[in-house]
Amino acid sequence: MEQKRATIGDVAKRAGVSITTVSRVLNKNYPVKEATRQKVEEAIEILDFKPNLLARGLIHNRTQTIGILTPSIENLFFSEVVKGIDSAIKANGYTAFLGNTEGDSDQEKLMIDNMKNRSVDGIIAINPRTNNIKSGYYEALSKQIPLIIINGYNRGIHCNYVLNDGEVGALEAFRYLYECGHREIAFLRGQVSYSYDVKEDMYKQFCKDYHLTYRHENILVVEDGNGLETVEQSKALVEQILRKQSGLTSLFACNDWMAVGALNAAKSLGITVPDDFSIIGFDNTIISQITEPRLTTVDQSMSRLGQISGKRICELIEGKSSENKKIVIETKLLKRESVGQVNR
Amino acid sequence: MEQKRATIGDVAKRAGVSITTVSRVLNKNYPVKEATRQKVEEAIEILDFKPNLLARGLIHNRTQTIGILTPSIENLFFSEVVKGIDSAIKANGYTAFLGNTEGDSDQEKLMIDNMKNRSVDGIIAINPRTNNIKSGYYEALSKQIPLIIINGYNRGIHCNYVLNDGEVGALEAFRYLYECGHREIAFLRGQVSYSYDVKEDMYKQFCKDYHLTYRHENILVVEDGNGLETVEQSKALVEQILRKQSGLTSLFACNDWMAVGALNAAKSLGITVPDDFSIIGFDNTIISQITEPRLTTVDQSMSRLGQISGKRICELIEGKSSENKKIVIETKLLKRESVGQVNR
DNA sequence: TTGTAAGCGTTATCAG
DNA sequence: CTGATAACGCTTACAA
Repeated sequence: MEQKRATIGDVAKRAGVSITTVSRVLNKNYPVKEATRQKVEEAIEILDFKPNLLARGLIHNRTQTIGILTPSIENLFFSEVVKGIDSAIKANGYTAFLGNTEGDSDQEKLMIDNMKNRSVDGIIAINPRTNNIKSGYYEALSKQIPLIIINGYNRGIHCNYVLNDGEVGALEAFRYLYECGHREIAFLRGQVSYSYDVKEDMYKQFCKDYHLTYRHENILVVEDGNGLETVEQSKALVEQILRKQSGLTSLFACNDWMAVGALNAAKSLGITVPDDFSIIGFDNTIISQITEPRLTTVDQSMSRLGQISGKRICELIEGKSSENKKIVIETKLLKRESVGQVNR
Repeated sequence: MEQKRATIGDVAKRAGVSITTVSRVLNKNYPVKEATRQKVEEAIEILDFKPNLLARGLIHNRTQTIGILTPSIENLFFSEVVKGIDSAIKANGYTAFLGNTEGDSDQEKLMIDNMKNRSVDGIIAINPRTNNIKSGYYEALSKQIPLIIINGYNRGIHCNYVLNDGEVGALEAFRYLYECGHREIAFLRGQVSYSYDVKEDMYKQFCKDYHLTYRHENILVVEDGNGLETVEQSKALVEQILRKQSGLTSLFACNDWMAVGALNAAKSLGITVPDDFSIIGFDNTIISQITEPRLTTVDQSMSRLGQISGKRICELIEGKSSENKKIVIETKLLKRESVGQVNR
């Protein structure tokens, strides 16, 4: 195998010039006589020469490479974000290294080390573990290498953040339920993530502001919020509460998977959505559009989230921007069919 | 920013030994006196030294890196495969480069060039364009670098293939419909992909073997089989045919998205699935489990597909295997609720 | 306009 | 057991 690639030296020999000259026609950074350029380009063509990016990277300490960390790529939410990042950085000539962390904070650090050792030019961490943010790990990291945190945030920790306005999005959702007459709203979340915390805070706030009694038993927590099991787990939890809590008229889910689980729970109990029970999701992943009834949900425009992050990391790398920024992207409530008026 | 990383030279200086010695304790490939090892390790610790993988790669021409090409990462099918690959190669110490090709055959080549320039040790192409296979492009590539093609195949083209037994899977599905009494079966596919072709061939074969009249108008082709629009397009096509073709009792879809589109079409026309119309999908992506009714579909165990490919590419790289192989993974028909008996 | 030589951070070869 | 030194493929002063 491996009939080895031509090097710049081979080209130089073939064209009868020095290595330097070849480098110059390659990079177009110094004048070269038209005739020699022709010769060199010919040789490049014939030998099918392509510069070795490793060697270049070694010199410049720039690899045109960006590391992306995700808790689980097989989750629609994350993969759409990754897609957005990829398209944005590709436009700037970068290629992505991918790392699945399984939502484990140690793996997260390990993968980051790995990326640093590979001399990536920047790192984007999607939904990183909050403890790594709080501990200052990311803040320290961001002093070594351009870094962006997507959907994670901690006040007082200085980093570059790009996130959805989960607070506003959630609040809008709660208000909408309220307007539809709902007064008993369950809250369904995953165990650990900044984004869940934010929404739960808003939920409490909302209860207070709207003079609703906050009931601890209305907070439902699924173990894993991103894996494929989320739907099943959510279904089980919601079935359970629907059986005993007869006063409940609606539910807010922190993501669409959970909402689907809730939907299925209602179905299996013969409860009609939205007539007897209302459900609101979050994320506007494609599944929210294909359920029956289609889910009312909050659009996060994941791919835009990714694109903005991708663009921003390139700016950071190229030094076009230096201070830390917190970019908040607006969400939008999409009213579809899973929420209805309370009938009294 | 960029307070620069310690190099092996810094470690050597600090430990008072030569660079060579440091390299030796790093790689444990030559004996080093216990005392010196201690000194060196101490220095490594203090300086937080991590070897530069670029430099290593330059020497060994091995980067512990694998390039993955996918038509679109935000598609559940592909992202599950990627996940499988990632977990398998990670176990062998490799990291993944990711490239989205948008299903475009030129982009595919471009991305592959990019990966080669980055000295990846191997390449895995998921659902690559058939024309690139047929043209011999991939066969030539596989002589230069370890390569695996997932879900693509061309008889006479020598490459390493890993694929699902779409033929058997599809046949099993057709037979099942037949057993349930269906005699008028529509076939829904995407425009261009090896996997669609295989299934359509089986469909024709099936019609012949079971003495069903093959009707050209029963072949439905959506433009894009993998994008987010697939569901909508499928819905439109199926609505159309259901309106005019009253004899139709069932439909086979080449993937679950298309099946969902079909499901929605039936719903919008007030046709009950499976009582009045049966639908069968393919892939067993998570959505097939959350539709109502749940989709009868063919399980491809995507993540296993990825894992096997990941393992195999590592073998190829490490020279444990050399000849080309075609690994075929069995599929399994999952009977759920979207297919029913024909009522006469 | 072109070439020589040093250097990026490692590992491998060859002496000691 | 240890240390110079060349080499990997490329870029970039510095010279010519």
